[in-house]
Formats: sequence, C-alpha cells, structure tokens
Amino acid sequence: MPIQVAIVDDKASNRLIIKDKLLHHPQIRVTLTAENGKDFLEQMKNLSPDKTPEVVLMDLEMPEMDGIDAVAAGSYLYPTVKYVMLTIFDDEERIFKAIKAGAFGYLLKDESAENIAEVITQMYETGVGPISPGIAYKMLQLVQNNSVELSQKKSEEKEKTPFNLTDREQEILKLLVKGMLYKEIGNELQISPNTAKKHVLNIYAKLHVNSKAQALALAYEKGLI
Amino acid sequence: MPIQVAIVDDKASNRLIIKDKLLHHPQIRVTLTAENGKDFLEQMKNLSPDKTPEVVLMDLEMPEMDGIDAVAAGSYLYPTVKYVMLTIFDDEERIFKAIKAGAFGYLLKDESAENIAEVITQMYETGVGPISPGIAYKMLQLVQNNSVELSQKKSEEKEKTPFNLTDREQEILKLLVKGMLYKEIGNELQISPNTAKKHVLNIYAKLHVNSKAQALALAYEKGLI
DNA sequence: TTACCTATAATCCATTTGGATTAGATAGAA
DNA sequence: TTCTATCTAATCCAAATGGATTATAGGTAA
Repeated sequence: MPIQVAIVDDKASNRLIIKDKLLHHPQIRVTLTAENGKDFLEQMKNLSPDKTPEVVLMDLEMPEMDGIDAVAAGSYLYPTVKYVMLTIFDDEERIFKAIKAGAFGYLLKDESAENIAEVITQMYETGVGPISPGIAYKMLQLVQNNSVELSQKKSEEKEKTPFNLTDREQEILKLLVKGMLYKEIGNELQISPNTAKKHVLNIYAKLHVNSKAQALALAYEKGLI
Repeated sequence: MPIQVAIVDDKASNRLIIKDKLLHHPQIRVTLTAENGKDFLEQMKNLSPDKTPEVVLMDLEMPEMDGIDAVAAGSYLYPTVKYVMLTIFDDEERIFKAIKAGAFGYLLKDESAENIAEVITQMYETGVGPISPGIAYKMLQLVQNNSVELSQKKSEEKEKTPFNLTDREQEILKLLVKGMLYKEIGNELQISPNTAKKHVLNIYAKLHVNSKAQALALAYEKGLI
C-alpha cells in the first residue's frame, strides 16, 4: 500500500511541481492537497479515517493560517501524522518553531524528486526525516546552553501517586487531559461511558475541583501529567 | 588530506569493528585509539599537534573515565576537536549529558560503515553530523516537549499572535485555561456571559477544536499560554 | 467473617456547553 | 462611503457535563 501524502501550499504551481515529482514513485500517493493551514484542517475533518495522510508536506508561509499554526493544531488533532515543512531557503528560525510545534522534518522545495521521495519514505518508516546541519547545530546549542532536562526520574522507586489517585484514575486523567469526552474515554478503555464519568467525578473530588477545565489546569500546572 | 579520527572504546573488538568499517573510506584515517577516557586524554597530551584527531568517536560507558567526563575535559582542552558519542542502545540520559558536556554528534554503534563515514565527514565539514534517525527523534522530542527558546528574540519583529487570535480572544483564552465558566469569564471582563461564550466559540473555530478541554490541551501543549 | 476499597454500571436531574444564527455598534481599510 | 473585522449580545436547541445516589463484584485487611 502506498504512503499517503498531503501537500499544503498556497501556490498551485508549487503543489503541482511537488505532485509531479512524486508521480513516478509508485510507493507514494498524493491523496490530499490544500492551499493553506485552515483549508488543510477543514479537509482533514471531513476525511474518512482510511484516507488520512501519513505524511504532510507543509509550506511555512501561507495566508489564512501558516504552516506553524497548522502543524500545532494538526499534531494535536492527528498525532499519528508526520509533518514535514517545506521551505524555499533555509529559514532556520521558523523551521525551528515548526519543530517545536510538532513538525518532524523539513525539505527544501527545490529538492530533487528522489530526495523528496526518500525523505517521505524515511519519515514514514523511522518517524523522522534527516535534520540539516544547521538545525542540528541549533538543537545542540539549545541543549548545551539551556537547562533542558530529560523527563527521567526512573531512579525513584515508586513515584507516589499525586493526590492519592488510583492507577485507574491516573490512567483516566491522562485521557482527560487530551480533551476526550466520557464517551471516548469509555471507548478507549473498553468500559461504559458512565463508568468513565464516575471515575472522572472521583478524580474531581480528590483534586477538589469541579470541572474538566479546572482539572486540566491543575494537572498541567502541577505537572500531574 | 584524510580526516584524522580517534576511536575511544574499552572493548578492543568494538574498536576493531569500527576501524574496519572505516578502512574502505580513503578520506578517513584512524590515527588514534584509546580504551578509556583517561587513556585518550593522556595520549592526546603526548601527541604532536599535526597528529591531533579532528573527530573523536567516543564510547559512553568505559572504566577509569567514561565518555561524558572525557568529552567534558577534552572539549575544554581541545575545543577544535569534534566529539561523537557512540552508543549501543538508546541511552537518552547519558547522551543528553554528553551533549551538555560538549559532544556534537551521536552514533549508534551498529550503524552502517557508510553512515559512520558520512557522519564523520559532515562533522568535519559543517561542525555537526547529520544525526542518526533514532537520536534525531529523541532530540526532536526533547525540543518539542521542553519549552526551550531560541537564544534571543531577534531584534524587534512584532511577535505574531498564534492562530490569529485577537487581543480579546487571547485575553479570554487566558481565563479559559484557568478553568473558568462562561459566567465567570463574563463577570471578570464585565461582559455578558453570552458574549464570553461567543468569543470562546470563535477561539475554537480558529484552533479547530470543539471543546474547552481540547482548547486547553492544545494551548498548554503548544505553549499558547 | 466483616469491613473497606476499587472498578464497574446505571438513573435522575439541573447546569453547562457547543453549534447555528441573527444583530447592533464601532473602528479601520479600501 | 462602503466593506470588513471585532466586540458586543441574544435566542433556540441538542449534547455533554456535574452532582447525587444506588448497586454489584472482586480483592484486601482487620
């Protein structure tokens, strides 16, 4: 089955050029094109799940909604999709922002057909595309200078569950903070939505809050998740 | 002139394997091998300057002195040398420490000869190596999950409001993420709760979400707040 | 065994939210 | 001026949520 690819670019000519370049690669099929971030998100919403692209080539600069915002929303709404930023020149600053927003690679638009195809394939298989020296250098500097920490803590014995949440409750809290409905949580955990709700209300009681939004705010601020 | 490379690994077999892999690449010459960090530093001290390696492939775990300490000292004593960490498995924590200590690249030991050679070459030419997909993935996750910022804000350049939220909408998003009800938001801003709701729904439309919880999740994860 | 906790599930009811739509006021751009 | 964007506000309706309560089953501790 070919890798399903979406192209998001405001210039029709650019979409065509890239599409053409990929035409001779049978393992890749362009199944969706959009002319800006908003258009992309709207089309995604009305798409049957089996048509969901695996890799999205996303222009950085576009009217209505640019590529960074589109990736930010897209990587939240469709976390399995891999986003590759398209740039004309090496716009490191914005590429970096895009990575932070959830992009996993980038491509220069005038890349050869073979390179584009290879990046898409690699992206699909390994989860990341090649990182240019410039971006890698930036990331390294960042890590060397900024006090970024790995989310370790593996050393601590059993992490005491905050607020005495049970394992199940913690599990449900994780889904809760993703913005899921009772229905969806129940579905995810193979339990009745009523039960999911009961758990959520129990969590509220333990956290001393009384709404999803409050629970999320607390969970995020106190790092419960 | 070939790139001069050092290999530091406590297992003789590992040193041999890597050396062999590089044997067929005439542009690379292994000029120094050491079996631990201490050994490496001592050999470096007694080396004529023209024999100084340009790139050092450094194992992480070694007796006497491990790779992290060796890089820390080495990058101070010989700042022009590029240090590439060798890992068998994905040891995030220590790779990370090595970066902070001054390493500029990472390689999985079972990487192909071609990939190792390419990393060394790029390391020599550009200062950083194309990071292997596994490590790149980790770096990306790191950058994505930690709210790190690029060094400065590049002069002025008015910061673009994310998702084209208006000032009012941004103001309301701030209250939203505190877990407030429409009623409370309206009260806070001295407007009708209906108006507050309208704003909130407008925000949803711009973020392409359709619930408070989703908006909060997106806002928190993408650092809109 | 009894008592307790947890996970499961359901029901009733009031409140809140989300979606769609309409509309007035104002300010700025074309 | 006309067009457009923004902020304001309201209404109707359906869906989701929050609160309270009841109930069953399994496991654990006293």
